[in-house]
Amino acid sequence: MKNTELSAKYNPAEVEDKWYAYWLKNRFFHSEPDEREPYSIVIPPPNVTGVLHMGHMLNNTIQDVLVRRARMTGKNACWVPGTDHASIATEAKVVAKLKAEGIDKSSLTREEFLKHAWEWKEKHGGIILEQLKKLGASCDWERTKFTMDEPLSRAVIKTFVHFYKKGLIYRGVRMVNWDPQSLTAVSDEEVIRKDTPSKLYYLRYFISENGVATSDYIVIATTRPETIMADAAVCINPEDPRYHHLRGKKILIPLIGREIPVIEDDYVTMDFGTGCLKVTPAHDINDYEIGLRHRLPVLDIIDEHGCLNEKAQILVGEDRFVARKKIVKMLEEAGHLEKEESYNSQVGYSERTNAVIEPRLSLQWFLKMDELAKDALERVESDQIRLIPDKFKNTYRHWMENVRDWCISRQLWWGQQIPAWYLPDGQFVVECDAEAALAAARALDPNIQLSDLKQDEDVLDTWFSSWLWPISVFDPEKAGCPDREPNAELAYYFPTNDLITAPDILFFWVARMIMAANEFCGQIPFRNVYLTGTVRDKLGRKMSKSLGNSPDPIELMEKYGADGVRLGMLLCSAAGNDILFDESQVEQGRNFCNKIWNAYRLVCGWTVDAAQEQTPHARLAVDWFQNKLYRTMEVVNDHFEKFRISDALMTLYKLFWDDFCAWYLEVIKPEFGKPIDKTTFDQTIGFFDTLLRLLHPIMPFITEELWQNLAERQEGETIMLAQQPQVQAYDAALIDRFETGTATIAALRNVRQSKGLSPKEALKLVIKGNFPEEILPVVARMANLSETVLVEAFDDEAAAGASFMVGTIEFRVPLTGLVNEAEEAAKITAEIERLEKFLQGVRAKLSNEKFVNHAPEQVVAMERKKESDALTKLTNLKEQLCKFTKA
RNA sequence: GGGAGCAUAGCUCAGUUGGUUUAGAGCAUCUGCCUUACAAGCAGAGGGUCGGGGGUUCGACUCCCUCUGCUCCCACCA
Repeated sequence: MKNTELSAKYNPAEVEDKWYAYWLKNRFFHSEPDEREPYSIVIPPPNVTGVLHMGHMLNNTIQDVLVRRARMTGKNACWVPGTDHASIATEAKVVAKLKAEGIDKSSLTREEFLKHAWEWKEKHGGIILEQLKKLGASCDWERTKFTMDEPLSRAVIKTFVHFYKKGLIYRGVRMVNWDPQSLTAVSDEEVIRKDTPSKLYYLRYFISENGVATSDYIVIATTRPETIMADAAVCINPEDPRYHHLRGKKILIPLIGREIPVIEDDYVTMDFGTGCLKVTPAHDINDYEIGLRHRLPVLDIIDEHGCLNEKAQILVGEDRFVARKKIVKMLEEAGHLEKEESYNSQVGYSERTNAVIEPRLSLQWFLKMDELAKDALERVESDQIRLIPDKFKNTYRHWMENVRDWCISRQLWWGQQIPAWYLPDGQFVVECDAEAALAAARALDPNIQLSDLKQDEDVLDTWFSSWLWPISVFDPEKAGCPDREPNAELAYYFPTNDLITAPDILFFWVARMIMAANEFCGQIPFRNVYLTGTVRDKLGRKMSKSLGNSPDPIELMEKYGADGVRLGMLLCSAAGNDILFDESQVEQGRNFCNKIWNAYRLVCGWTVDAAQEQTPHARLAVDWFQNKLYRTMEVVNDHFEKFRISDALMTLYKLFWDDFCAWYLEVIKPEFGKPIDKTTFDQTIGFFDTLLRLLHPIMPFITEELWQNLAERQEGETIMLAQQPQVQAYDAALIDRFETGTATIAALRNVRQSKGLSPKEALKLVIKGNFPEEILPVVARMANLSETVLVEAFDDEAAAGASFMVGTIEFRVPLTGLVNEAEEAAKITAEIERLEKFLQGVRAKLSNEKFVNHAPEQVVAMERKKESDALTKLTNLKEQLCKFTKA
């Protein structure tokens, strides 16, 4: 063995970069289609300009564990990495950066702006991918994709054209969610509703008589007084007797005195507010719909920035929130404000900019969703795609059954520009490129020239490109072309196996990928969707920049090592459960690395004596551990199959720490300075090798480091490609017998501790009952026994000693003078009481005819065994008690 | 307002079609140990009656109802 001068602590910094570079150099992460079974994962592409946060850490650690494990089970594993262009977020960053340099976006042409954007992308893009390498992510970097790579962008355009020609994409004026900060429409899913304290203003609207205000008025409650200038009507419920006198009347809008009609619609709730609603079709989705029903004019008084425009007549140019304050004052002064009260309303905020969303009428592109959603629902309902945990099926179903058309146009420049070309007369054509558009346009007007055509200014929603991701990373030509044959890559890797993502993009992304795969491949895009929880701090708060409660993953890895951090992330992360992250978990991960490191230090420090015979206790330990290993591997496999990754991890943690280190190594460990026999040594190295392979998917760096040192390795060898050990038949009875031994040892240690006996003082052990004799050498060695005796009945000396039981086996440690009889008697009495109560319960069951008749045989037999065991124990205890009380 | 989910030891969680002698684990805690692999460690110990109530059953942490508390999702009541 090398490395005899190893430090007592594992130093991750020394090994991580070395092995990552080695893996890269040897292209171990790279995959090409071959005859093996494929295993593929596509990364949820992070924002190209993003930086790594704890959510990424969790998500990518899980992906790496799955990919590495697949690679070690003979599969051709491929993890495709990449980034997302994230149009709103990135454009906002570029705009802000330009602004800081004194450049206003509006002063730039589209081309100039995009040049800046690409420069920004080149500079900041991919930082996050470099950070993933620190984590050990075994992505096939040669396949790295970006959603705005030329072929992927082309796929997006083709997809648009495909759906347009199929009649699923349409253009229309609709009420959309307008983000006045990023100056674009956003989809319904990008609006976050938040409970926001606001005010309900009660305004007097005077009734008009030939355009002149009378002294009669009605009171209308509104949260948005700044929109009264856009009112088109006042609406009452037709069933509401309080307002019947208003039928057919006209009302005057306060301050501006415009006359509007009173209309009736049962949309109005009689018992909310005053039962009287002002209808503002341009600025509220419901009012818009009422307006449609009653053919009301639409008067839009708010511009794209959220400021009042000249149509408002008053407060022109004021921001909507400033205008609200000012108009309340004006209304009050003019005697129109009856009262105001506090009110909590659900206000929509932009997911990206957190600006208050303004419902706004505008011309946008939409994709019809009904049919797409129906098929996508079926794929999940029929379990072709499994959601893990499956509670998300309900959420998914609910969304798919209530889906609305998807607003896919965005008033931005960073993204795929909509392939619609307008003719001078306002007609338009939709084609993949300008040339095709010209040809199509000429069919409408033969005289048209290319220069007459003007392409739509808008780009497509980012999710309109991400939904193609699992297809287009392999075969961009296939996206948008349902009839085309898949290329070799897509045919091999698709459908992908597992998708690891967060539940908050289940609809944004997961559902839509299912739709796209359905449309273009007639298939599912992945079989399992593992939904991780949100990473929160110890107090359960979401990690966020503004709270400053998110640790920097890079610093964390520098402090504890990548393996330690990976372990810390996985320790408490059942699927779908939020994880309450605490640095102490990472500490635990680091400590485990250290434990493995030190186990290696112990083993590699041994000298081997080929002539030496294997001791009986070592042979027993080897037999036991071999069987234990197989049994544990079976459990671990089961956990992995069920995606119970933290359970798999904990099972391996205990296997290594408790079974291997605390028991196995302690049993076989030669005395200090003495050699070990070759048989035991070789078997131990074999176990270590197996354990490292089992642990490698979870902790890749330390396992590679130690595996490389465990034996002579050739350049190009790696634990990454070593195979996972295979489960073999094991002897459960042998494991039980050995563990009767370990329980006995633990009980003896307890005796020593409670009696204040040094471990150095050898003891005698007297055993009565069915003890597995073969295990005695292990017990004798580990508990420092001078003598072990199996008896039919205890003699007086033994009877007066310290006592304990393992199962129904009785033990005595003769300890003249050290046993406090009163204490011992009290202990025994307590145990007798407990057992008698227990026996009573068992007997109550057994004497219940219904139980005996209804319960399965095994259960009854179990109860009878409980009864007889309890009786045996009671007899023994009472006998023992007698001796104490006699003496 | 509608829907879903959760509530088990101080903390984070298991508990797989109701039945395995005293409901498990990790961490934390307490006690004793610097024993030449590891104090980022070793050995041992204590700790819950499974949110409250009711029901079904021979038998309930597990199934049903109800109450309480929390979380998430969806939603156009001004």
